[in-house]
Amino acid sequence: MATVYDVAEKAGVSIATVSRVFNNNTVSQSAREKVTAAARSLGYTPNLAARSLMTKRTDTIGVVLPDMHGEFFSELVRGIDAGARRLGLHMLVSCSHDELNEMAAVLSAMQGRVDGVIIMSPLIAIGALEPHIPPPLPAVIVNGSGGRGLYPEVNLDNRAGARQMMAHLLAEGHRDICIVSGPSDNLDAEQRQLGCVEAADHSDCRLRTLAGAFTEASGYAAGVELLAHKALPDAVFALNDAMAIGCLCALAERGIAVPGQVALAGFDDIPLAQYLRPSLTTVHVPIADLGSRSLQRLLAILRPGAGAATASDVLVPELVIRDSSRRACALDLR
Amino acid sequence: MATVYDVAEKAGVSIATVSRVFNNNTVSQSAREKVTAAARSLGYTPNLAARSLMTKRTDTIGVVLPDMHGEFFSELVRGIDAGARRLGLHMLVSCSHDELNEMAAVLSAMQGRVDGVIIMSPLIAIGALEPHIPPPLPAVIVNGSGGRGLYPEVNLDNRAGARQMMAHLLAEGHRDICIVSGPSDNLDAEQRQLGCVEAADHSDCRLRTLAGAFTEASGYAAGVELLAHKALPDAVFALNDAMAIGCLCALAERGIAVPGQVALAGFDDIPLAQYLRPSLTTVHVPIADLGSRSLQRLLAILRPGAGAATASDVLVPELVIRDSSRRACALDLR
DNA sequence: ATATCTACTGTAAGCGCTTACAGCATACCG
DNA sequence: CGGTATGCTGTAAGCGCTTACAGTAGATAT
Repeated sequence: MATVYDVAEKAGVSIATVSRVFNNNTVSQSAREKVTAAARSLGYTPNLAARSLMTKRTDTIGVVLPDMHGEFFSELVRGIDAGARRLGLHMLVSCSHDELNEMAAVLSAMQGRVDGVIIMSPLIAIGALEPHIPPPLPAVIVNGSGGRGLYPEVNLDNRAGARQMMAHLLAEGHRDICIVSGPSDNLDAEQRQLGCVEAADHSDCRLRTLAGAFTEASGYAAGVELLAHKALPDAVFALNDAMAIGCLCALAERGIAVPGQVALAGFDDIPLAQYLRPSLTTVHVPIADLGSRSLQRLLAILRPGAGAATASDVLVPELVIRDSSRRACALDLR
Repeated sequence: MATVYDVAEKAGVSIATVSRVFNNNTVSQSAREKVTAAARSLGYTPNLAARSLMTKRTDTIGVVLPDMHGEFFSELVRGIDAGARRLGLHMLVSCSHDELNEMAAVLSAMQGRVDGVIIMSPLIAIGALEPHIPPPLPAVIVNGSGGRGLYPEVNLDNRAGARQMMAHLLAEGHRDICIVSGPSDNLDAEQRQLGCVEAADHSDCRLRTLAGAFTEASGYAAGVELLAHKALPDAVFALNDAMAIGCLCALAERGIAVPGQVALAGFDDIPLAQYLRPSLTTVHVPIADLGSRSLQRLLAILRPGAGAATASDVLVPELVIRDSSRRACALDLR
């Protein structure tokens, strides 16, 4: 590989001039031309390790994710990537870490490779994680509440989303509602459930809970269990779309009409929610926004004064009403 | 940040000894203990930029992906990540590159940050891309055929998958089959279509084609168009699951029974394919395997002799027969 | 006793780059 | 015309690390 020395020699200038050309510093037009020509002919690319040894910057940000299937992960990364590329930043991604020790290991391995990290941790309470974030490493927590305020957070208001959905179901006249919960240690699931309970407490509604795990299979199982009971609820609110789909499948297999006999709702608004039969009422989560927002937040730390900090760190999801929750009479007319 | 000098001083040894401790070289037990103690108390972490300046390694691999929604992306990355972590490698990910110039830019920006790259390029013919891969950069192409053999490739046998599905549909007695194609410039789509045509040519089957774009919406549109025709086909084979779902939605809205009046099949076997009503017959694509296989392949270049090269670079997808394609009489009995 | 080997350790030379500093024109001021 | 600001360039130091090489000390062989 060619170095500054090679380019300098070929261009008939000093290495400082070569460096300046590649860092947009003040260089005469003629020198700039000679250097770029020499660099091109030698196939020169600056050695980034050497550069960051000097500059202490890597122009790379780390993204630490839990082990995640499905679209959530891709969307989030897309949201981050879009912003990162515009700013000339790279993205070091690590996933598969539901566990505190693994997370700590990943974080310390990222140390020195990245200028900052975005950490998503729906399973691990941030309070427990914070001590494992190497102190000099700027970090932003996304979608994981419960920190001690040491790091900026970007959160989704899961609770508000769940309350909205409950309000909708109640407005539709449902008074016996069954929620299919998420994994017990998942913070999103916890918040969503909390929102449900809050909404139910302020109403004359009966709320039951069936255990779920955010997977299609667990939603299916919940649906089966539901049918084993004597009385069907008026509505089923699965705390994510994957479970709603599994549940819908179980109900359909047993010939239960949705929303005719039971209304159904999900959470997340995955792209195909609208293509289910019946189309799925759900709560829209702006995942990519969550990603880009957290990047903005991180940037505010890395390059102070560069861009105005965003107004809010809490994204409020939006209720999306489709067929699966409509009253029986309102449907089936087409 | 502490350096080797600080640690060396505190431990009462030379910097060489400190370095050796962190590189698992031959050091006496007592020296090792002194160094680790000093390092811990100073919070020392080796500076990776300096290290790679010496070693010429970054212990990072690049992953260049097209802009992709949905699960495909996450699965692939998961497949790569799993292997990478085990080997202590990091993953620099870049997505959103449907365009040749962008791809070239990303590739050259990765130069020096990674030891090698895995490139996925279903849109851009590899032949066109190859000249843009910086020569010293080891690369593996995944799921993009048409290279000149300059780089190892890991491919999915889309054609065989499509042929299998056609054989199945023919065996079920369907003779008027409509395929919903993918984007015209997508290589996967092209291969799948080719497989269909091949299979049809060897049979007495009538094959029609409707244009699609690998999205739910385009599948829906195709379904609507289908219904505008006088005669429904016996079967619809959407070249990916997302379109199959959209199509199913359109058919269901118009009261067409699937598989009663029309059989339906997809391609990809996304996780929820089995939870649709009817469950979707499709072709299973081992996406994570595609990822881990390509990593193995890259490693065979980076660390010659470390692990045996894998036997094959072509993964054959597997037919998954579910309800959506069964003959009418075989269904609806539960 | 000297010679040879082994096991460890230290010295010092870079890896390729950025940048403070100084130098040297040229242009401008009074 | 001397003095000074201005614009560009070169020299050289050093970022934090790995590693070739040489050196030391003890163990074993002759």
